[in-house]
Order: sequence, then C-alpha cells, then structure tokens
Amino acid sequence: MLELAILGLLKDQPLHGYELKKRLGETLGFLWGVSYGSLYPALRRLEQAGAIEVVAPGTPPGSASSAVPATGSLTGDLAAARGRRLPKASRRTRKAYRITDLGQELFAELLVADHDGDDERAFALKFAFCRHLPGDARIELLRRRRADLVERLSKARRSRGPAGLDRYTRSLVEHRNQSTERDLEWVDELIAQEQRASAGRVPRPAASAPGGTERGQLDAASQEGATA
Amino acid sequence: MLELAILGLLKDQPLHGYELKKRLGETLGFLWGVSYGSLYPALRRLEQAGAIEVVAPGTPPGSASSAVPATGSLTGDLAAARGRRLPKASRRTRKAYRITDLGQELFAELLVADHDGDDERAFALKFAFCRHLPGDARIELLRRRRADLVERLSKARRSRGPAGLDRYTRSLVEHRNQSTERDLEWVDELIAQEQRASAGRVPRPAASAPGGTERGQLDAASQEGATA
DNA sequence: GTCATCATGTAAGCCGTTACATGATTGC
DNA sequence: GCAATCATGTAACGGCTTACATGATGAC
Repeated sequence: MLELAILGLLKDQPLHGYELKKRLGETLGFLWGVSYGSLYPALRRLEQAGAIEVVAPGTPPGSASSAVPATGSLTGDLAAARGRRLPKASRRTRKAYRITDLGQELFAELLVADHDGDDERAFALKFAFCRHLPGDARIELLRRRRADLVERLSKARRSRGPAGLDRYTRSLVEHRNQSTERDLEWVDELIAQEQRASAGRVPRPAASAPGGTERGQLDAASQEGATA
Repeated sequence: MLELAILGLLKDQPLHGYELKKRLGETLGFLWGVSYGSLYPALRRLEQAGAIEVVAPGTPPGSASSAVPATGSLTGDLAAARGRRLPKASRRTRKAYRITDLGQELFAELLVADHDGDDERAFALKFAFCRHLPGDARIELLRRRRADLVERLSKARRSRGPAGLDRYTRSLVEHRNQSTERDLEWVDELIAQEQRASAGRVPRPAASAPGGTERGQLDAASQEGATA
C-alpha cells in the first residue's frame, strides 16, 4: 500500500524522499503518516524493481526515460546520477525519483488489486488516486466498496440484537452502524455520479435507474459486478 | 491493546483461548479479528505477568460459579469427564484462564492509559469496556476523544481548502470531515448523558470496595437494560 | 475407525515503527 | 564557523498474520 501511495505521488512529478514524506503527511495525511524507516526501504524496493528511477540532479526536463541503469549498487548508481555537478563525493545528496513506464503499470495494477486486508485505508487511498482510473474501473472500485459496506451492515444486524450488550457497547455499535449507512449513501451517490458521467460519454442508454440510494434497505444492489 | 481486550472479556468470566477468540470475533468483532498466532502468545505473556491464571481443570477453589461456558452444548458432561478422568495432563487440553487481582489492576491501567497510536480502535475498545470505569474516568475518556476529534477537524480545515485536490480526493476529505463531525456530536451527547447521570447520583463512592471479597469474585451484573 | 471439530501451540515473515547515525546546505 | 534544517539511510524491534504441526473428543 505504501508503494501505491508513492507511485501515485510520483505520477504527478518527480520527488525526493524527504519531500515525499512531507506530502504523504500533508496531502494524504488524513490517511497516513509514514516514517523514513519504511519510506526509504520502500523507495529502494521500487527502484530495484524498476518501477521508479533516480532523476539526475542536472538532467534537463526534456531528457527521455531511463538513463539511469539502476544496478542496485548504491554508490555506482549515485556516481552515475550525480554525473557532472557533484559538490563532494557523498551519498547524502538528495535523490529525486521519477516513475517509469513499468511503474505506471505497477501503479495501475495496485490500484485495482484486491488488497483484502484493511479495507478502510486501502479504499481511501485508491479512491484518492482514482482519477487515474478509467471510468468503469472507478465504478468497479466503488461497487466493491459498496459490497463491503453492505456486508458489514448485514453482519452487524445479524450478529446480535441490542440484548447481551451493555449500553456503552450498544451505543458504540449503533453509532458505527449509522456511520456505515452514511458511508453507503455516499458511495451510492458517487456511483450514480459516475454512471451519469459515463452515460454522458457513451451514447448507450444505461439500464440501471439513476436514483441510487434506496434508503434503508440494504438490498445489495441490483448489479453485481464480478467479485474478483 | 490485545491485552486489554482479553482482560476485559475475562473480567466477566473465565474462558479458554479458543472461546476467547470466538468472542473477540463476535462480540468485539467489529473492532477486531485476532488470530491464534497472536492470541496464545498474549495469553502466555499475561499469565507470566501474573495478570491471569489457569483455572485448574478439576479444582475450582472458592467455588467460582459456572466456569467455562460451553462451546458446544455439553459442558456439563465435559467438565465431569475432565474432573474424573484427566486423560493425560497433556498440553493439548483446554486451559481456561481467569483474571487475577493483579490483572484487574492492569486492566484498569490499560483502560485509562494514553495509547496514543491508533486512535480509532483504541478508543472503541476502551469505550466498549468503560462500564468498568468510574463515572469521572468515563467522562475523561470521552473528553479526550472529543479533543482528538476537534483537533482532527481543525487540522483538516486548516491544511488546505478545496483547491489543490482533484474532485475525488476532495469528496473523500469532505465526507471524512462530516463523519468526524457526527462522531463529535455523538461524543458530546454521551458526555452530556454521563454528566446528567453523575449529577443524579449522590457523590457516594462506588460499592465495589476491595476490602471484603477476595479474588475469585466475578463482578457480574455487567449487563444492564435490554431492548432499547 | 475415522472424520469433523475443538483446542493449543510454533515458525516464518511482513510491514511498519522508533531511535540512531551521518552528511549537506543555508543563513547569519 | 556554527546552528538549524534538509536529507538519507541503518538497526533493532514489535505486533500481528499466515501456515503449519499436533493433540483430544464426540458422532456416526
């Protein structure tokens, strides 16, 4: 998931680690606080995988993809990247990373991957980047989220009535269920928007009613996309 | 945090690991799914720390009414058989744990501890057990939660206006802020309730003085009210 | 006697953290 | 030259998960 966030930010512009951390804390901060101890290793992994590459400090913006070979040898890469400018032969200068074509692919994969664990954050993160997704994938993402919410609600409803819980726990459960219902309404609204947008683009008359929220009943949607 | 959950459940009645896991998944399931790989080590730690102890299969000293509840429906038979027969004293027989006095203390500490990380879950868990807390500590817990929520809101408000974010992220942020506001309302309502309750009560200390009953008492009751 | 379920545990590993160590740049 | 900040990294550790291994019990 950290990978996804990094790639998503690098998609807009090259950044070095320090800056990346700041943005993760600011722009995406409501989702996430990352520490260097996980950020830098992640960058390293991504670089080694060829998903990102170091952009040399002096490189003119026009210079095309993948000049840096990324051998994995830190000093070697660095020396190459530093090229001509270099203040002093050290590895403590900033290294800006740029996403590669391969990284773009990886990003796209991660964005639609199943990511079962940790619903909440995973969804939020994907949704925050879903402008990079084609319309139907966006709807699919939302529908999966919807299914999760419906599932959660019905499980909560099923599992036990107000009896058997003290009033604090009961209040907690109720509040949580209300929250989930609101999330559901929100998601339904988003789905409706996406469908309108997609209907506007494609002159095919959509079969589904644009009404969206049926309010109250969780009848699990008329349209089930592929579960996988 | 797992410790807290375990102690909280054991406070009501002795349970063995397997059953404990089921309850963590059911009663507290909306907060938490634990796996054996973390549950058993945790039990071990707690035992070693003296916070819990094994209820001997054949000898419940001090009566300790109704020990292990059935997983199936055959507790009586099982218990009898176990008492009579004791197959091998193997380590694969079920071991029920009971909370000790020291465990009670630990529980109380954990319940008010700061637990900075992971707001959401920590609060929910504490709140779910807060019937064990004296009224003022309950209010204090709620107030801390309130402060966190207010802080989160103001940070969100401060950090950046709708500009600079694409519409998906913007929608996410807005939705999240609304959620937080609702949480805040809920907490405020709870605080008000607690204050009314505390005002209604005579400022007499709670009845659970440690003097009389030694270890082994389950503080029972615990389930108030019924259908809301 | 064997199968499903109950029950306890261990091992490996992932994903992230904190704390630490170090170097480079900038402003005064 | 010196401090504050920028910037990169490593080491140790923590908590939790999955997958695995094992044993006990009751039903049929």
